[in-house]
Amino acid sequence: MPVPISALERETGISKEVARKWEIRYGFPCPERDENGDRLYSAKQVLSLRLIRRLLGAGMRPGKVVGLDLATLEQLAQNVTPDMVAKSSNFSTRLLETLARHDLRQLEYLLRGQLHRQGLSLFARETVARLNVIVGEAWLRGEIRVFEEHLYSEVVRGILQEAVRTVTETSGAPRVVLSTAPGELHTLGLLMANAVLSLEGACCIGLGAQTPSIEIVTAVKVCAVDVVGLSFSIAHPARESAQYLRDLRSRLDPAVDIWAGGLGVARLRRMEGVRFMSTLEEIGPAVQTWLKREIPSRART
Amino acid sequence: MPVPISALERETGISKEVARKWEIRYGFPCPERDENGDRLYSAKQVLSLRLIRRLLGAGMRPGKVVGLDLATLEQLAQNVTPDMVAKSSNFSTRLLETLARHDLRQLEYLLRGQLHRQGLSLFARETVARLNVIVGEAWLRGEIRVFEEHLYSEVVRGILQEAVRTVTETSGAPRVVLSTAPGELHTLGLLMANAVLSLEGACCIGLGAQTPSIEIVTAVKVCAVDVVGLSFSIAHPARESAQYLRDLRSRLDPAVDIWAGGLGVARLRRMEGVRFMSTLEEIGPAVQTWLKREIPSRART
DNA sequence: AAACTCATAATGTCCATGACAAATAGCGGG
DNA sequence: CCCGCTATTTGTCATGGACATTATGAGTTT
Repeated sequence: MPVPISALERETGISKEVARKWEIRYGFPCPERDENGDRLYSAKQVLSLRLIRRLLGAGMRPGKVVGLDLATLEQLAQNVTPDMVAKSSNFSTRLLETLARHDLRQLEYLLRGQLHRQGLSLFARETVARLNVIVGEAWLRGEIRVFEEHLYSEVVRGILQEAVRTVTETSGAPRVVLSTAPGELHTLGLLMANAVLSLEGACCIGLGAQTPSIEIVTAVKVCAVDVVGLSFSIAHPARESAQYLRDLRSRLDPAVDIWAGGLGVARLRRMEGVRFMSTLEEIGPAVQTWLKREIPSRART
Repeated sequence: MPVPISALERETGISKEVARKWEIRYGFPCPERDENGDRLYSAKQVLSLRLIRRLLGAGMRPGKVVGLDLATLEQLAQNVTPDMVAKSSNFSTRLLETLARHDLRQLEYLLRGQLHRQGLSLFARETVARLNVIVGEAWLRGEIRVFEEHLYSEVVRGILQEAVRTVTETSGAPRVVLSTAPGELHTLGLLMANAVLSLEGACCIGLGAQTPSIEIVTAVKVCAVDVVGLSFSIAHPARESAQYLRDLRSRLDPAVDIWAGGLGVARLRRMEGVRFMSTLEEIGPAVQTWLKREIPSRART
């Protein structure tokens, strides 16, 4: 049950160094030691640290939350939970139940049905966006297992990817590259953005996760890209996100837009030359604006 | 151009601690320092370290290779390169060229054509397997950019995923869960295995990357799984792979098979109760064997 | 010659402590 | 209420050392 510090780092995303510093500064987490004096963190501590990381992501400071007991942390976590979860619909309840039963076929059937009822764009913007949050929350609260979350992700990924392929436009405008920052592994957001963008007529070039900023710059140059689309999950450290965006903005041709989306952008401060989108709904207008602005100037040339 | 130690860790997969120890023990990498005394690694050092990591993966010892100059390292790397690359075909050359031109449409066209010429199984086993190695090698040698590798991966992923969906069997046998160990992000191998397995009549349950062993165990119990399929890329540390497999084997019902594949398994020692497959070709026979062994005993009950 | 055993060396991970730059908060003046 | 400044908070890096684990290779047995 107890895990060494290396596992803690993997499971919570908190580096060994930080974990040790917190122990010194705030007296938490104060793990048991094995016979060699190595730290052994309890499952409870791991859970707390996950919540803490989440709260830090929401803008709280370590000094204020590191060391609070689990109940208090959960209390606080309530407040930073997007209210999407609150209006948990009939559909999402059914989906969670299906997930808990591991009925893959049914899961796929439910999602696919919803996709066809709503159409791809609404499905991605509404249903999947909400479900992601709900499933993530359920995991954070220990209501579903890690592998169940994986299962959900894979099924949704499959459905979205299939749908996206059928609407892909190779000659559309604007040309958008999509990726995530190093360390950010969550690619569902990219796929959702890809879906919405493609339906708006854009031409999407997916680079998958974790593209270093310098590589984005090269890709932009070489592929004649108009817009760089980045997705930041709530799990990604705000500092790194900001750093990455700053870095990218400074290296990139100012004529190229940067659009940053995902739940992680809510806590970023506004930044010159970067358009934050806290919702996929904003993609449509953004594309329209871009077209209005760019098409005339291109026709001229 | 020079990068701090945290970036080195990200780019090479060598931990900060190890990098510092090597510096003390072998005098390499001996980076510049910035005005605060923090290490700054040159691009050349990063390149060397990537090669070194590769050689270590192939079984060499740090004491022998850490500190050799770049040319020598590349020399050595030649020898550990799978000979798949040697017989680089006309097709792969054309594909690399297309990739270098960033002609996505052409890239997809080429691959798709090959898929239909060969059929999914052969395409996954032969073409994609070879291309992965070739592209990886090209990156290691600095011939293609990171983002180009990403591009390649995404296109192949899309094509494979689409193809896999059309042949998915929800009531097949054996029931196989597919995933990778924590730290292993390469999921193309899973998709390839999924393709071949599905065509052999198996029922595949993909869990995506990085499922902790304990979660696999739960998934196996809950989903009535017969076989656990894991993929290990060449980049994954052999020690961790072995650790993970041992751990998994000890926790899992002995009746459940473990099949480990990917380029990373070549250097693992054989292990009781784990079947290593260095090639996707071995999947077919494995499934056949499994069916012969299990079906009679099931009919009896 | 192959297989095995065991001491020795090689190697990665962890620990403790301290330094310091960057980010943030809180304060006071415009 | 906004802006700029200082004090504090916080993460990252450095050093040096301990230790468990794993591989190596010599010596022994089959």
